[in-house]
Amino acid sequence: MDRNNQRPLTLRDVSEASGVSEMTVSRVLRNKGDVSEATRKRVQEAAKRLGYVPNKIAGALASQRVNLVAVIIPSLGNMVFPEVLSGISEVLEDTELQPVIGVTDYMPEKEEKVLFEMLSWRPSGVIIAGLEHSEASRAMLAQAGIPVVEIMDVDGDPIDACVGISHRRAGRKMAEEIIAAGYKKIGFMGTKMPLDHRARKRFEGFTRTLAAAGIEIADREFYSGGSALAKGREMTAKMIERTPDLDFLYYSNDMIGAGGLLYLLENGVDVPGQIGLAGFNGVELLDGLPRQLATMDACRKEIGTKAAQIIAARHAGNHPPEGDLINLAPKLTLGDTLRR
Amino acid sequence: MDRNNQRPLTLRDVSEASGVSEMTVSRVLRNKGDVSEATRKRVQEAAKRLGYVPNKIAGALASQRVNLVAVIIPSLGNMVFPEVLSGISEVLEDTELQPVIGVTDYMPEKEEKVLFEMLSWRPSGVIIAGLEHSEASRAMLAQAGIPVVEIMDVDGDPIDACVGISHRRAGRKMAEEIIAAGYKKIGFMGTKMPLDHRARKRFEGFTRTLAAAGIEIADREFYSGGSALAKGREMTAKMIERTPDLDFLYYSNDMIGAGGLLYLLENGVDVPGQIGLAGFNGVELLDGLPRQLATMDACRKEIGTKAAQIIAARHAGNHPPEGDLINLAPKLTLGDTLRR
DNA sequence: TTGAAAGCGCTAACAC
DNA sequence: GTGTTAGCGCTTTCAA
Repeated sequence: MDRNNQRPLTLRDVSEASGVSEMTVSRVLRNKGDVSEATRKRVQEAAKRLGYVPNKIAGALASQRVNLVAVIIPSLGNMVFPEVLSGISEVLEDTELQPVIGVTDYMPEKEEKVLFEMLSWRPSGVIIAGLEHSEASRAMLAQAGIPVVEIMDVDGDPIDACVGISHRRAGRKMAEEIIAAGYKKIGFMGTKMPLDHRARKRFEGFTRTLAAAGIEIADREFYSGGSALAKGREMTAKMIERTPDLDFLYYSNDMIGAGGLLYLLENGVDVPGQIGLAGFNGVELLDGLPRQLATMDACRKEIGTKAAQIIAARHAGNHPPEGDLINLAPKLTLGDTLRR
Repeated sequence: MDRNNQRPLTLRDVSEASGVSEMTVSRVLRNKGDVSEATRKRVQEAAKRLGYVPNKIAGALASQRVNLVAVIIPSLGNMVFPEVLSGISEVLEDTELQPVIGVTDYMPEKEEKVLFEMLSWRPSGVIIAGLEHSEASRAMLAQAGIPVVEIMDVDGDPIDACVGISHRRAGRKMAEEIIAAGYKKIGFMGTKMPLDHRARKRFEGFTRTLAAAGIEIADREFYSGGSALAKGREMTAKMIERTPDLDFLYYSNDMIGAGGLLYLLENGVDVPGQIGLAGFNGVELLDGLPRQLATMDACRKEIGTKAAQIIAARHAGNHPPEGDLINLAPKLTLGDTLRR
């Protein structure tokens, strides 16, 4: 603690300080193999006194084992992903594995780059959002020789394992609910979708189901960037002015839905009598709104835990029939914004 | 791309496939040193065809350089930290450095553990939230021999560099504003604070300034966990029932402030005439609220960029007089909830 | 229970 | 411009 050393300490330093061979020091520090209580004490003391921090780089190279799990997600600002991450962390905390986060900003090229970087650290597994990846990314994942779990979505072709919900089905379910409630003039608001495959799939499931019932989306509006709450407000204002006879608004996420809800309530619109509303995600935030927005839970935490469990199981040698696919059922919450 | 290889490819494989020495292959792949255009082409082709992903573990061990920056923050669910991270990422993207995120959940023991783990990968620098760390953590940071930037807060004793705002001053400034506006019966709501030093410091700065003006906090309430928006609602309801003559509510973060605002507006309270409100953080979310909540910007993004710049500069060999301390000035936004 | 030797996959440093 | 040699700091393996 008092050495002004530039060079980080090595096993050798601890070995010399304790008068025990490097090998034995290594064994003590890893709790591996039998070491007498006496030497163990001496080594631990020396290590602590010197402030030795093992070099995982060297350890990983020598042992050919890296206890990292690459977790690749589109964004941290979305609230959805931190929840997935917390599910992952919770599970991995009980193992020797550690998550490492990479962010793609919804850009395939960046995903490819991040993936390459992470794979070059030879992680023990990969958890990656979505089923849509560049050819190169898919190839890397397939070649890596490690468990790969694609999460959030199940509508597509997994490389290996997969945990998520069907967003098409989610869109369909919500449409069915809306139709059953008797709404007819429906508007849609969401993100510009080329970026967001899951939002697109929900939209597809939604519109197709309406179409099958002879209903066509009466108006639509897309945004990108900015405060989602404010965008929800703006888009809603614009849309009900443009299409005043709408009786339902479906938002592709709860945040813009909340913005719309606040706007409508302020303007004295009867929700859900005059206009019904629904969002998507089931974010915690909704609990504090004046009305409970109808929404559909995306099973974020569960996706995280299940994905991590798959990685952990494979890592421990359990090879549950490779290619596990877990299709979770999103839970619908009617709240107070969808009349029954 | 078609080999069903268990063993990951090595430089040697690329070397053999291209008929070029490992050393030259390495040079090509790193763009280091002079290589003829012809061999460069051959090597790149071979590498791509095989799907070679370099092994950074080995590279780092050999070169003694790891281009990772450990970023240690309390939480990802807070919105504040993702913004700091995006500032960091933006700056590091133009360098060879890469951020790696560690989360402490506001727990000193976990911070210590995460720090130890990260340091064992021998990163090129550390960015860590807060100035309060365990003895062991401080020792590790001091010993590591790499640039360390403590962020968010400047009220304390930095180990090395430091970028943040003074939370005491932030609390003081808000108190001054409130006093100047003529409010007298002031309530405070916030997180349970043993965990959150910055919230505590704001509270201290706030109460001391009030005290100096002969005002004492009339009521207070603390929460932990749950939806902050909902908590803001609940606490506000409880507090104004308990202490009906309050004329100002200071919230330790914008989210609970937003909950309080929504509650008061719903209940027909005149804001800011009857009761004034203020939060802290300047989160984007506020833009979508019915009223603009008075708040103070925590300079989150700027903290991220400045911290990353310090690391990047040091990494590049520029040693700006060690121990740089950047004290940013939080910007006050009066909004519509603090009468003038 | 402990130690010595070999080598993980790469790169620095030096030949050629 | 290209190749050779010797490690980086550990762990694996085998011997004592």
